[in-house]
Amino acid sequence: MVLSNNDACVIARSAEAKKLGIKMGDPFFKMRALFEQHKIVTFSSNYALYADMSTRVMTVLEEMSPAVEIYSIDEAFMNLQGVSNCKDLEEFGREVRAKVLQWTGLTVGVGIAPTKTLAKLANYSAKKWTKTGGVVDLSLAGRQRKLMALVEVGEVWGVGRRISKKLNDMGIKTALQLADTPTPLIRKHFNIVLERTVRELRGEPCLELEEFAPTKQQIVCSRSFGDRVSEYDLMREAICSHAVRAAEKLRGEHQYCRHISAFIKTSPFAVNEVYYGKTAGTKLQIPTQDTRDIVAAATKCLDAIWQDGHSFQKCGVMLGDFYSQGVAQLGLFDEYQPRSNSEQLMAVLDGINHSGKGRVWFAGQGVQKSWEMKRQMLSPAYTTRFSELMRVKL
DNA sequence: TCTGGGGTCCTAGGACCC
DNA sequence: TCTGGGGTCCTAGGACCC
Repeated sequence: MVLSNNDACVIARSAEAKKLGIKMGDPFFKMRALFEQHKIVTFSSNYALYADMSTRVMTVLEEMSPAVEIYSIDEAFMNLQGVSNCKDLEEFGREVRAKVLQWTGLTVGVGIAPTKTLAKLANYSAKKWTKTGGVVDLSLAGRQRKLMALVEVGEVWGVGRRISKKLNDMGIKTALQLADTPTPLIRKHFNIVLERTVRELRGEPCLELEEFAPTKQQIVCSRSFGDRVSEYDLMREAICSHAVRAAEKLRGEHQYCRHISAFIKTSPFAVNEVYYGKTAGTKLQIPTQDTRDIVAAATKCLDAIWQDGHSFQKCGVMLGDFYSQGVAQLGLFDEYQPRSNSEQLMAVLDGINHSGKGRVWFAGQGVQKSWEMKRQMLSPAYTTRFSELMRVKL
């Protein structure tokens, strides 16, 4: 099993763990006994490893199809237009699976269909029914309907807990029933998003393949603390560190931001204390990508919401209102002194930090970082750190 | 003792513009 | 006595995704 950050919740389970009734999102501490009893092996999240393996898998997919949309760290959509002229699609699916397995050692499921929503459904069934061999082709309408009749409506992509409940109350229990619901009725009780889902289930494409990731609208850096934080100085270090990371991400996107906010919160689960959670935001005169501006704004926001006497569980920094250049229309009477060499300084900073030879940081980030998250069962960075390469004995 | 992190889209309502 | 028509932008809240 794999745990979320801070070794807090279950986020990935093997088939054996699922059989024991362990659910996605279950808090780890509540189940220690069960874990020990069944000798379940657990790992802290290791995103450096997952991201690297993800890139390898995506590279294989990109080699096999002219257009690939990387949808998440472990999912992608491939455009198979034209492939069906050359070969059977199910056979193609098996080739994808075999090549990914051979080149990365990872097992993937393949779902094939005329729309993204149906392809997700095909993928779901490829995973659920092992006798499919991990590949399901839903090109034919007859097969689509046969499968949809077996699938609960809540399994459909875009149908979450709330909508699922509302649909059930209306008597719509299966994916097929949803597909057969007239769109005006859907529009009356829901919105355009669900209407698209319904149309997609009928085989009418409403969602395009997004080959190139659109530019971000928001950047969030936040973490729960390993131990609760009640001192201002520690909180300031954490806010400062998140601000620094957020600024790095912003420059990675080649963007400038005007809106910066910070939030702090106590645990929503603590029973014997009053919940305290607040956000403060600020808008700069000129868009920036300079860590110094972002740190200054974030700490100013923190000062506006800080309160002594709480045991804080989490904090974060958010960036928004992006521009592709660091310019904006000033007011006629605004006085503004631009920083000189800001871009160059940030480029040097990022250059050093990406070089692998060392890091420079801002004093405000602190040194001890006693507030950092827990990762007590971390797997080695097998593929991204020489000292942790896997050793094989011959 | 202990409950993740990072995103998107849509809608409604209010403020404001000409 | 009577008070239009057509827009934009912003924000908050609700839903969803992995």
